[in-house]
Order: sequence, then C-alpha cells, then structure tokens
Amino acid sequence: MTTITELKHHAGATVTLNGWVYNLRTGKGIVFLILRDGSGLCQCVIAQDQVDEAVFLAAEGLTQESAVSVTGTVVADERSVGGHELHVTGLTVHQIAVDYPITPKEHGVEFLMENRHLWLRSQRQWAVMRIRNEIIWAIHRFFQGRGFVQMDAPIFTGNAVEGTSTLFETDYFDQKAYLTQSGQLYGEAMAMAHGKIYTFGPTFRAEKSKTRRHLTEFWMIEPEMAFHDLPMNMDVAEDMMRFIVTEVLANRPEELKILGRDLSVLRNITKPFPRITYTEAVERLTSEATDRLLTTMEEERKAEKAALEAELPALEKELGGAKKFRKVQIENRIREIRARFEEIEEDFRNIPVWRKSALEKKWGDDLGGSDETLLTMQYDTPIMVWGYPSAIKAFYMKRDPDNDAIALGVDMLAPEGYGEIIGGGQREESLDLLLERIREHELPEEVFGWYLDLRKYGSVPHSGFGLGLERTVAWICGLKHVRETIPFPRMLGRLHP
RNA sequence: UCCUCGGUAGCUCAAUGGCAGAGCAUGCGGCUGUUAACCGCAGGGUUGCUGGUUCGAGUCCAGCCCGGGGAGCCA
Repeated sequence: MTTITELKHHAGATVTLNGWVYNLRTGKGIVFLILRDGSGLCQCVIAQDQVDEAVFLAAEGLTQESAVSVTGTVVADERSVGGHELHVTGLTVHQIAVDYPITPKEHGVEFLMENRHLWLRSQRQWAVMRIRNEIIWAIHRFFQGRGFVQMDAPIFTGNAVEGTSTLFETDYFDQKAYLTQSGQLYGEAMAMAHGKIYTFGPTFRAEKSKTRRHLTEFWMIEPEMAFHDLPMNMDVAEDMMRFIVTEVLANRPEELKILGRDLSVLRNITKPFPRITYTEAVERLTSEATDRLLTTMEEERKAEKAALEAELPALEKELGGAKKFRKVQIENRIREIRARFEEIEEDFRNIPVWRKSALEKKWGDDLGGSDETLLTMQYDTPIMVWGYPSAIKAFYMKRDPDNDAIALGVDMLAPEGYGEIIGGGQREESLDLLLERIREHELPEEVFGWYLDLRKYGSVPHSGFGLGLERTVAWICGLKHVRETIPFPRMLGRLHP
C-alpha cells in the first residue's frame, strides 16, 4: 500500500492504492479510472486482455466516487496526470456510489454550498484546504520559533467587550453569555504572565454582512506582546506575513498551480511593506491620482465591454453550424461573457459610489472596503496603514502622546482588493487613561475589573494584532470569496451542512 | 436594515405574451490511449410560492420566500 504522491519513488514496482473514483472513461476493452486518494490524482488503466474477466467487469461497473483498492504496476507516462499511471492487475470494490451529485461540470454556488460536504473532495477545494493547513502550520512555526506561548482564550464571554460589534447571545445557566468576538483582552493577561503569547481560535460576529469578505464564524490569530510598541508590533506583523507566504510558495507549489494563482504578487512578499499613516491615506484617496485611477478603471471596463460585445455576434453566427465539440466551447465562452457583463455592470454602478467615498473622505471618517481597494491598487505588496483617528477606534487603544486625536492602531491591507487581513495596535497601559476611556465609551466599568488589574500590577507598554485566517487564505489562494477558505463556512443564511 | 441582480429537468443554461428546449448527468447500445473523451437511442418538468391582468403567462403586475453581489460593520 502506498499513496499517489509517493508513486514517483516506485516506478516499475507493483503497489496498491486505496481511494475513490474521481472520473471514469471507458472504451472497448479498456477502462481509464482517475483515482483520488487524498494525496493526489492518478490515472489507472485497466486493459481487458491484462486482467481477469471479473476484474474488468467490476471496473466497467464503477461510478464516480465509488470506493476502491487498486493494485498494479507503476509506469511513468507523460500523458497521465502527475506523470505516472498504474497498469492495473487487481481491483477491490469497497462500495459503489450511486448518482454522485457533483459531476465533472460547472455548478452554481448555491448547489455547491448545499453539497459542501462532498464539494471538499473536488480538486480546487482540496488544494485550498491543503494551503489553509500550510498557513496554519506556518503561523505556529513562526510564533513557536520566536518564543511565543500559544494560549486558548474563552469562547463564552460575559459581556459585549468592545461595545461595537453585534454578538451572538446564548443562555449560560440563566445568565446572558456571548460568543467571543476577540481573545485580545485575555491575551493581554497572558502576555503579562509569559511575555509573548498568541491565541488561535474561532471568533463570532453576528453582523448581517453579506459580502465576499465576511463570515459569522471565522478563525483569528491574535499575538500579544509585552514591552512592544507600535513599530515593533508592525515589524512582527510584517515578518509573520512574509514567513507565511514564503512557506506556502516553497511547500505548496502544486496546489497553487491547481488554483491557477498568479504567483508574481505573492513573490513580491520579499519587498518591504509600505507603512503609511491614516492621514496620508486620506490625502491619497482625495487626490487627483485616485480620481484618475477611477476614470481609468471606468474606461477599461467600457473598452472591455465593447470588445466582448464585438465578439458575441461572430460566436452566435458560428454556433449554428458548429460541430458538437466546438459548440460546447462557444456556449461556455458566451456564458463567460455574460457573467463578465454582469460584473462590469456592477462596477459601473459601484464606481460613482467609490469615487464619492474616496474623494469626499474627510479626516476622521473610517476607511471603507472600496477605499482600501483603491489604496492597495497603488501598491504590489501588502501595506500597513497606521495612526487612525482615536474617535473611531476601541477604548483600549493607546493614543499618540503628542496628539490625542490619533490612536496607535494599524491595519494591514492585502493587495488585489482583498482588504484588511490584520487589525491591531498598541494598548493603553495607563490605568487612569483607560478608566477615562471606559467612561467616555459609556462601558460598564465593573466588568473590566480584572482587565484594569493588569494596569495596576506591573503595567507595561504592550501591543498585539489580530490576523484573519480566512481572508489570508483567500488572498494567498486568489479566491473570490472567503466561503471557500474554511471547510464548513458559517455565514448569513448558512448553517448547514 | 437598505440598494442591486437572479430563481425553468438531478446540474449548467436557452426560450418576441403563442406547442417548455439544449448540453452534461442517468439507462441501453457502439468505439483499444481517453484527458470535462466521443457517437447513437431513451427516460426525465407543479418554470420558487400566492394572487392578479389576458383569448392565452416561464415571460407582464403585486406581495411573499430563497440565493448572488454591494453599503453599513469588520478580520
């Protein structure tokens, strides 16, 4: 018994593979079985004159996703996926799958999400999960290698901590409890015990967000470091992101290839990440350059639409007399063009909104999703925006000692419109100032008793940040939506499977 | 909560207010090297739901349900 990834070490040998039928093609006297074993795909060739009659009959009766063990000789063959194929001598059928719903054809999002438990077997989803795993492992290696202690923050919390997000409420033995929106406050306590810690756990937000960047349940990594100021915090965030991307590039090239990821942007990760202040970001958004960028974007979309419109009549004319194979190609292309039209129309509707949001941005306004996209479009690496208006940031964020209007917070924005993947900053270490902020935000002082203790007993400058795992996976994989970055996404209207 | 697009066969999609169709999948037959194989035949429909307009509604109108994208909010 071996696995498909190991086949290259067994050329000429007889091996047994255990797995599932990914696809099946039959000809007279020959069956091509694409086997999926979790480690990869391998074509198994069953020739009638090479096997017992019973084996050949069994092979002909296989269906997509039936479970089998296949024995045969490993043969190098360039025609095959992965460069090696199996010339079969024996076959054991464990179970015949009837009417597997996900056929080797395109499907819609709704159907695939209903069948998420099966969709995970498809090659692209398989590749995403392998990269997600690589990212998780890289994060642990990064922090463990630098003396951080992993800690688990509670998932039930007794209060709506920051008073900003909408939280899921549960009944905790007749008390109200909320599902955590962040482990940060608990992380700060552990950082005062261990110096450097990180949490790695689920986070819940009851926001009714219906976008490609939002889940109601997602995984967040939150390092917290004693004796670290904001620049040191940014150094850690940048080093961590560079480490993650470098490891994925080195260890998961096959998976990135399956996804068709453009690697050039990922390779830019070796460059330093630009650090710009919120004030500079606002200046840039309201600048002539942003206006021109939007005009260019609009013109590009118009040109693209015109080109596609010009392509359509020729395709439709050819369709009538086309042979079947070409017909399918043309129909696919027409579908592609129509889908793209819808995206372009949506951009046309959005561009004026984006323009208004960016050009009319005033110091003190928060940056929206489109603003982040317009900013990151001007760079080819992640960027860090820091020094936000203190009025729009959480009560615990430390303010610039020289300018009370500015909070020492930082967001890391991924390129290509993926938006915020990290949010963090330096924490207020002064007891008096923290009390003042709690009162300003009209938060219940009594529930912060333990948190305030951290400022009474050995308070030091400290910082940390939260990394959104799914957004990071989406960016590195080049996916349009975070729902494909987690095995079973939880989002508005989606609780099953 | 608001804006916007959509819901037709198991799946992906067609159908000027006028006989509901194609490809894939499934079943049967054919083909010895296929790459979403191909060729032939067959079965497969409460056009999301409710009501309305009309000689006639998948198509028009109203309300509701479900889904995609976006705003707000955020990782």
